[in-house]
Amino acid sequence: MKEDESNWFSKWEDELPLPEDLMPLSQTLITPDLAIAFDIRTPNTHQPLPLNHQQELAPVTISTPSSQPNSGEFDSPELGGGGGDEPARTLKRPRLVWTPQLHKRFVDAVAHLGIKNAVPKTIMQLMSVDGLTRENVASHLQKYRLYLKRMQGLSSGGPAGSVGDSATDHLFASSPVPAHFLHQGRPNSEHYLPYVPVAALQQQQMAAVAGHHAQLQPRFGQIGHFGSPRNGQFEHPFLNRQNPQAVHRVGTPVHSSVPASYVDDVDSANGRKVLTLFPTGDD
DNA sequence: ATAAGAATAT
DNA sequence: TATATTCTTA
Repeated sequence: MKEDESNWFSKWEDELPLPEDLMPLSQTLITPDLAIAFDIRTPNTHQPLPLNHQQELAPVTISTPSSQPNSGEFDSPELGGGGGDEPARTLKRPRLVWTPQLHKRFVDAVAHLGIKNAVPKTIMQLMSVDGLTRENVASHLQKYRLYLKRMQGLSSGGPAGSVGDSATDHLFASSPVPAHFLHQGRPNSEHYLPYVPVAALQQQQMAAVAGHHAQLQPRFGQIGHFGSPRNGQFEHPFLNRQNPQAVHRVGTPVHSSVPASYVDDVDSANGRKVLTLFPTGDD
């Protein structure tokens, strides 16, 4: 039915990008060294709040969190005795922590794209999460597929709630798994339209999935231009360290109950920083 | 050359 | 463990 088409789209909007849900995904973890290397100065000028409604100021600033009291200096990882390493190279980004919210976006994106088109790049684009890389998505997708597979084998229909799920599956269980996921990729039915994600354009070209154009609404514009796109990856978020540019608190003081979101944490094993998107919206 | 996917590493 | 990185292949 024709209506169907219009409908899916409406639903799509309604479900996927809830402003309230996705606002806070901003993460900003730039490597200090990188910033210096690129001579990035106060990149704070971005206000990616595409939301149409009021937003709440995203705490977006996750940067070095608590670690702060550095007298205005980034923490330069000095290797103790190790040797000098040129910081501008070999920079590793903090590990991404998949929160239920983030995972939800992931699932929504996959669900709406359809298994066929649900590939890392596309998913990443639909998710529109700042700082999220294709690799991040690919890794998560791999794991998610295993989860789906495992589930198919056990019971065909009882998602969360079935025994046997390792604690690890909890994250996945926190989000409803669309029915079609469990089915088999039957490349025959073209039910799910591959809607084309308008241009997000982060830096690469957007592979066209199909020839449809839809007016997307959630879109952040970020990432302006950074260094040189070597053939690897280089998307970095903004950084906001360096100048105490106060974050404009847009009027919503929020309750002070939350002690600063913990966005960064350190892995107990290695001391790696982990980036965490915050859970602002709740499921 | 780019990206997906599986394998492997941390 | 979860996520990253590497490797192989499409």
